[in-house]
Amino acid sequence: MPSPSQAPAAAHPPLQPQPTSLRASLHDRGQRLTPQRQRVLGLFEGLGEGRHLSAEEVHQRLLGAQARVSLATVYRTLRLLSSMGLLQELELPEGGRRFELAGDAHRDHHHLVCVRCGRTEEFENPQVLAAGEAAASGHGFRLVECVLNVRALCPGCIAND
Amino acid sequence: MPSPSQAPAAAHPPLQPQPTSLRASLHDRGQRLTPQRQRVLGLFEGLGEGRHLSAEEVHQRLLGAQARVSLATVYRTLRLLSSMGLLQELELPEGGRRFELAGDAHRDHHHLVCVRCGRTEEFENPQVLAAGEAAASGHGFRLVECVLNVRALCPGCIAND
DNA sequence: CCTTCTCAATAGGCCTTACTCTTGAGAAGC
DNA sequence: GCTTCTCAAGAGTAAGGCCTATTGAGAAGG
Repeated sequence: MPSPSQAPAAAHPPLQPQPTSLRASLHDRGQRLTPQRQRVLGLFEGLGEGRHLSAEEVHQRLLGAQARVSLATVYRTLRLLSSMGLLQELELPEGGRRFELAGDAHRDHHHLVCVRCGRTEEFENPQVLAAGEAAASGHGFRLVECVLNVRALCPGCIAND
Repeated sequence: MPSPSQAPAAAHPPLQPQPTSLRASLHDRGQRLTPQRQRVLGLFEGLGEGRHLSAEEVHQRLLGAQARVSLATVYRTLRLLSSMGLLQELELPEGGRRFELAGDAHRDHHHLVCVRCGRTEEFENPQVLAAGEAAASGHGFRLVECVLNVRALCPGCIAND
């Protein structure tokens, strides 16, 4: 068995959990998480800042990435993700319709969680994003998003200690 | 319905996912993840550095935290967690047996994951730990561990882009 | 040309069932 | 006194069934 930390040569690339929890968003609408939907969204997440793609481009890139997704599904998925607010539709005057990732806002969005009672606080910290950028570029990666999970004891549980 | 981000008044405190994935470790041994096991391990994680507890102390603290766990289960669980290497047994000359969290080593242990192909790299960065400490103390929390997940595109996928 | 629709085949995921690991209480061991 | 054992009740979770959302291929619409 090959090392689980390495990329497979080809075939079906493994899928990663989505940041916004695509799973949950779909679930709320009574819809299902499928490999195709994950791949389309993942494709946009992997793009550099502000880049947009047409349906045909999405289709071609997925085929190039060894992910067999039909064109009809690409169109359906783009429409779905747009209606969910995850993608934004652009109407370029010259070309046709294009899509880009919506809400590229909080790329560093962190959590402080009490290990005892579960209380959760959120915070932001640009230094964390900087550390993420450093680690990414240090390994030749291009950063998409970074999330810091701080496990801790909250004031109430410390008092109760 | 109360805010999900706040600690419940009492009763059964919610449980958090374990860092080392207690779930997986148990599963490999054909054993199950139970609230009692999570609570005992969580109790040790919430302790300050190098602190140790006797079985009776564990029992009392759990009762104090509104977690009804029988003494027999405390003993069984301490033995189990020790055999799994998550706790370490101390034989103090004066008192009786005591336990402490083993491998308090990597409290800042981070991941770089390719959103396209799933390739994963690990790295460490003391600045992240510092940011975690800052966030924790800023909110009155006491840090236990912090994990940074950097979602990115790996060199191979960038080339294939 | 670009996009949506049709429809049979596929598969995500909820639910139920069953198995056996765990727990709680108290007795027993050391 | 501290720790482990006994055993019936309880609960985690793997497996299988089922329902229906989703997909792929190609035709149809604009």
